[in-house]
Amino acid sequence: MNETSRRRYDDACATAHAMDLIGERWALLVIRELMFGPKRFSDLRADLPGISANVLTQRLEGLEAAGIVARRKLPPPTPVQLYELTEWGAEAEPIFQSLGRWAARSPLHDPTLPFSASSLFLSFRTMFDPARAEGLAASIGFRIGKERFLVRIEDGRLIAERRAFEAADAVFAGTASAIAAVVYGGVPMAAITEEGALVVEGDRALAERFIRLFPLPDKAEIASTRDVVAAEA
Amino acid sequence: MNETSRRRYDDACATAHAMDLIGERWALLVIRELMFGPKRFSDLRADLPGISANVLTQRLEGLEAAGIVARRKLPPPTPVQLYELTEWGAEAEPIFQSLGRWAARSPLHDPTLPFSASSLFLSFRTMFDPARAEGLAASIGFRIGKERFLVRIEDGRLIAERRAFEAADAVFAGTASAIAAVVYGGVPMAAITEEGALVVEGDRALAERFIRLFPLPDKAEIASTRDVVAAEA
DNA sequence: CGGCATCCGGGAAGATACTG
DNA sequence: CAGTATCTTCCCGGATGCCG
Repeated sequence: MNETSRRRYDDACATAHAMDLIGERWALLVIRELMFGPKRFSDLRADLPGISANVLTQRLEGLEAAGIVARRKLPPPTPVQLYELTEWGAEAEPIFQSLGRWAARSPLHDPTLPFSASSLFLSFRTMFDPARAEGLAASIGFRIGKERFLVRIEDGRLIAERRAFEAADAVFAGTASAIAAVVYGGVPMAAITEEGALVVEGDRALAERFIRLFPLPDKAEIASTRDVVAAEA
Repeated sequence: MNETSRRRYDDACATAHAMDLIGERWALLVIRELMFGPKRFSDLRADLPGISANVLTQRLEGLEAAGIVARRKLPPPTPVQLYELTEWGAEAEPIFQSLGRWAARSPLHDPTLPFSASSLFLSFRTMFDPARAEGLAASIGFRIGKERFLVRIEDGRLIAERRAFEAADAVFAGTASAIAAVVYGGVPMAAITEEGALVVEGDRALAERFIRLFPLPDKAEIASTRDVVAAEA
């Protein structure tokens, strides 16, 4: 597994080089999971269902060698190993915006699959429509498992951070999938809260407005469904 | 081979879905080569050095099944098979912009590798700096192998198309790599033209100005030390 | 428990040869 | 020209186990 034997595009195009850097399987999703701050190995494993420890180790090594991820060890009281994005690694966010905006139009996209917290808040940044937030100033808290996120909306801008919060105008508590279901799936909030999969605290009218701030683009048309079926054979 | 057996991320995140669609090896570069219009199978092979015929076949099938690429057969006089992007496929261009802008900062990026014509003109769209084109109106022709491209600059905008042209204020003739060397490599135009790898016709002063319209971002630092506060739970 | 090495099976990618 | 067919190589995914 030496460096020279690795499969690469011999192409000066920066896009091809980007695929050399982050085109391997899971690499981009590892970066996604680090977009809101450092995590440890086991957090990454838990947030990326399906990745094997083996592959995660390889991806972290590769991303570190490329200068995208850095590893940091906390001082001896709790010698925890953390992985975090470098400054340049964090600048990859526009890649998620463009990929997400484009793929949201895919006819094959299945939004009922599991959703990670990082995906959810990245998608908020991507799909936020300032026009729908006209005149709105609010802070919305989120409790997703053990993680806490705070979304602030001010001056037609949205700031989403992973951080603890004391007070918020409204709070959502539940899985990322449940929140995605009401924001993107068109599922009425009452239907989810009655199931107990989602709890909404505080200003419920604000929560209702919040979940409508993220319109999805229309699906792309499929020229012919025959081609899709035929290619699966 | 049914659809369920294919390696996919079971993730509702649109970015993960994007990687399901275009994350396989070569897929994004196939799309890149189609960004300026239809091509045939052998054109794609020639413009993607290193891809094998069977992989190209698989990628085209997959991209067609996903609704990104369409195949079209010209009428019987010359029954040529063409591949082209669908409308939605063409909307992938912002992905190239964000990937290219980001990867151009990579310390590992090697711009001396071969460059395809499509890469070059996509990079022009990506790196064009309107401020440097202040008050400039010009059309620049390109002869790269058998291909012809025309770049027009008007009102601080750049339009790059693959098309024949009759008259242009200046014309570059040579390989895409030679043009990239003067635009991005900082190689003096005279050095390349003397080698015969590049011929510049028409308004030479305009050509000299043109090649300075595409500034590259600074390289990212190999940051060994970063001050980051400890992560919360 | 966290992180990493090792082994194995399956499948995707790469190279070459061949065909309508 | 536009792909198949075949074979090899190597990556991915899962399991196990080592070591601090």
